[in-house]
This record gives sequence, structure tokens and C-alpha cells, in this order.
Amino acid sequence: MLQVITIENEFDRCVKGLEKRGLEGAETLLKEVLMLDEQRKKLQGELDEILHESNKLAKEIGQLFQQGKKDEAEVAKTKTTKLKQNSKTLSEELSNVEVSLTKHLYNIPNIPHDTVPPGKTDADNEVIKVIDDNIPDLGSNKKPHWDLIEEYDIVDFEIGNKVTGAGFPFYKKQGARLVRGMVNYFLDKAAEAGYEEVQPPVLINEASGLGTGQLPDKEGQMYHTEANDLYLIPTAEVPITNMYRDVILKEDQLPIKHAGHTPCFRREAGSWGSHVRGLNRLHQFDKVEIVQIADPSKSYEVLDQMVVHVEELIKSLNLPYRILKLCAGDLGFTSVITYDFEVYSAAQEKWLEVSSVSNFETFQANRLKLRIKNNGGKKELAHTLNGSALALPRIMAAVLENNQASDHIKMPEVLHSYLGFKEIRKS
RNA sequence: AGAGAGGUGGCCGAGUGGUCGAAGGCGCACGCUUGGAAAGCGUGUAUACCUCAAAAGGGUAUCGAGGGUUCGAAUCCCUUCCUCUCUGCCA
Repeated sequence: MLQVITIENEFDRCVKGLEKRGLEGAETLLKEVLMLDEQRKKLQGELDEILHESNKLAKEIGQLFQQGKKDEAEVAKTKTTKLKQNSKTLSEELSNVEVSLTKHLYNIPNIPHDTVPPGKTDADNEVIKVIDDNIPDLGSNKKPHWDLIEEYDIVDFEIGNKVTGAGFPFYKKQGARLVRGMVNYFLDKAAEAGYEEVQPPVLINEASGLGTGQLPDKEGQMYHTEANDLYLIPTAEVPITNMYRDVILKEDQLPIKHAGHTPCFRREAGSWGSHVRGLNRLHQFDKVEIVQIADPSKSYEVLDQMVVHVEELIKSLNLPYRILKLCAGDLGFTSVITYDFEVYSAAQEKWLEVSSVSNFETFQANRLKLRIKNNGGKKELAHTLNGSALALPRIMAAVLENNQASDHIKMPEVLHSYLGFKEIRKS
């Protein structure tokens, strides 16, 4: 959520930023926010004054009663009636204005960084690095991963369909080992880089969804359990970042670095098409996430570190990859700047997104009320960042396709010790 | 899931309708004291919002959360969440 003070102080930048995202009527919208905030202040002032009066009277009445001056007290009582009515009306007005203000703010996306390229769709994303000299030449017998997984019997969609539904596959045999091995590998690398491991719940409450901005923006994209009013997490970002909701950190606690592995649940309502096959899009998938909470003055250094971390992971798997800087139109609702990592899946001949690394600056912190108290005692909102390191199924798809041979699939060397085998073979 | 107890400031803990934003203690910060330290003494120590050019100051709200009763609520009532104990169930 944007801060009103930001909108006030940097009005033009905010308007331009929102327009860059393709949001129409940005100026009118922001002006309305400022107007609502003015109203809020005015009402707050008036209400405080009335409450001040009533408090004073109440104290006087108390004293009169104690002194036994009942009649005078009764007279004073009648005076409070009107005040009470006024305060009731005012506080209703105030809360209406506040509700409307928060509603506006909740629905305004973050302001893109100045360096974020303009553009409407993913076609306008800026490619900032491509490493493709390791794309294998698979010849004419190459098979897409959805064929490979059947051939080697390592992922089973059919049985997932029966047990749950589409998009919930079973990983089997060496496939299951591969997922587990990669999760462990990614977690170990995160630990090496100083990220403290957590294993968060995969269900979150509404307040947490609001805190990191999935709600109300992505309401329909999350699974919801009605009986307890909880949501299944779409990413570990949500529970991990929400550990710090309503927290005031001391300056010397920073940066906070966490890594966690969770399954992620996404309804992907409306975004399912025939072009999405196999492991390319699932309703449930595993992901290792890295999260940092940083001092505002250092968050861009932190972002760079995180980008390097993810890049090293992909490199170590020897996958062809490219890094994109998302254009304003493709940027997530809460993000200021996002780098997407894509690996090349050589049989599909497609780039697959496997990681997204973002700086949210104060957008989430403002919702979370996550602040830093510096040594001078001053408080300011923290910056939050996160990135996938990495999302499993598409990495798996690329690993399988790129390393296929006629009767086996070679596993990347770094995984050997995690897997207990060097290649996948028919059992 | 059932029965009972309870949720108060960074922590412990007092407080069952009237000057309580809240005693006392611990912790923490600063100062005095000391050769230095400890002890001792003194001062200070929540968050949000409004007001003020800013600081100071003033005001409002907050005793798990939300609502109600009342001139007045930490204290009474309702709803809800959470914690603990016992019983049940269960990986």
C-alpha cells in the first residue's frame, strides 16, 4: 500500500508511475485519495475536540458525585447528551472516510522504479542477459518432458487427476527423489548465503493475505478454506514476510534473511490454456523462496545480491537462461522492480519462468506495519524483498528435456550427492 | 471436540465503574557517585492519529480484537480470536 505522504510529496512521480503501468485515470484517483485524507484529518480534529469536551465533563460529573452534589451532576449529565450524539455522527463519518480511503489505497498498485521499462505485456520486457551457449543439440528425436515423464514413469498426472484433479500430479520413483534432492540443494545453497531456514504454515489468515498484498488483489487466485476462513499460500513469501507483521525491528537486526521450502497453491483461474502442458503450469508446486527485510538505504544492494544468488543456482544446474527486467505493464501489483529468470527448455523450445526477484520497497511494509527503529529512536518503514530460488517443476522440465539421451536422462553434477543417482533410467 | 482458567506496557505483575496510559518490580538509556566496576541515587523509557513550519507543548484513541451498556469502562454485557490445565480424539 502506498503511503499517503508519498502521494502528497511525489505526486507527479506517482501519477507517471501508475500511467506507466497502464492504469487509466491515475491523476484523478490520486487526487481523490488526497481529498479523502484531507477529510479524514478534518473529521479527526473535530471528533477529538468533541471527545475532549465529553471527557472533561465526565470527570467533572465524577467529582460532583463524590462531593455528594447530585443535583449539579444531573444538570451536567444533560449537557453530555448532545456531545454524545455529535461524536457518534462524526465518528461514523470518520470511519466511512477511512474505509473509503483504505479501499482506494488497497487497490492502487506500487509505483514502478524509474528504470523499469514502459510497456504493456510480457513482449515489452527488457532482456538484460542471455546465456544460451549451452543449449543442447538434441537432434530430431528430442522429446518434450511430458513424454519423458511417462517414458521413465517419474511423474503421473493420471493418478493425480483421480485423487485430486487436474494440475495436481504425483511425482514418482526417481522423479520424487529429484524434487526432494533439488529442494535440499536449494535450501543448502540458501543457508550458505546466510538465509535462515524456516518451515512456515501453508495456510494463512486474511490479515496475512492483506499484509503482503495478495488480498484483495488476488482473491480469486488463492484456494480458500471456508470452515476456518484460511487461504492456501500461493508462495512462501506470504507466511515468511508476515512473521514480521506489526513488528518494530532494531536497526542492528538488519538485514533479516529467510529461506523456506513450501508447496505453493494457485488456482490459476482463467489462465489455463491448451498451450500449458505437463509441468509448465500446476495448481500445486514446490518452491524454495528467499526473503529479505532490509534498510531502505540498502535494499537495492540486497536486490542485486538476490539476483546473483538465483543466477548462481541456475548456472550450477548448467541450464541456459536469461534475465528479464519486467516492463511496467507486466509488473506485479506490489512490486517496484522485478527481475524474472527464465530457463530454456530445449525440446519445447521455450523459455520457462523459474524465478521472480522483486523489491517492494515500503509497499508491503506499510500494510504490514513493519518498521525499523534506528539508533536515534526514529522509526521508518522497512523495505521487503523476495525471490524464488527456485520453483521446482519448470526447472525439472528443463533439466529433463535438456539432458535427455536415447535411453537415459543425465542429472546435473551438483545434484548427484543429493539424488543418489547420476541419471534417470527406465526401471 | 467438551469442561475450567486466563489474555494488562520490552518482560513480570497490581488493578472489578470515576483524575488509570495504567501502581510496583525487572530490564534498558542517560546522568551523578567511583581510580575502574558493582552497588546506590536521580531522570527518562509504548504505539497510532490530529494540532504546530519544526521542536516543545496540547488533544484523541489503544489494557487480545470487534461491538454494546453508562455522563464515565482495563474493570459490567455480547461476539470472536488466542493461550494454559484437565478429558476426549489423533500423526
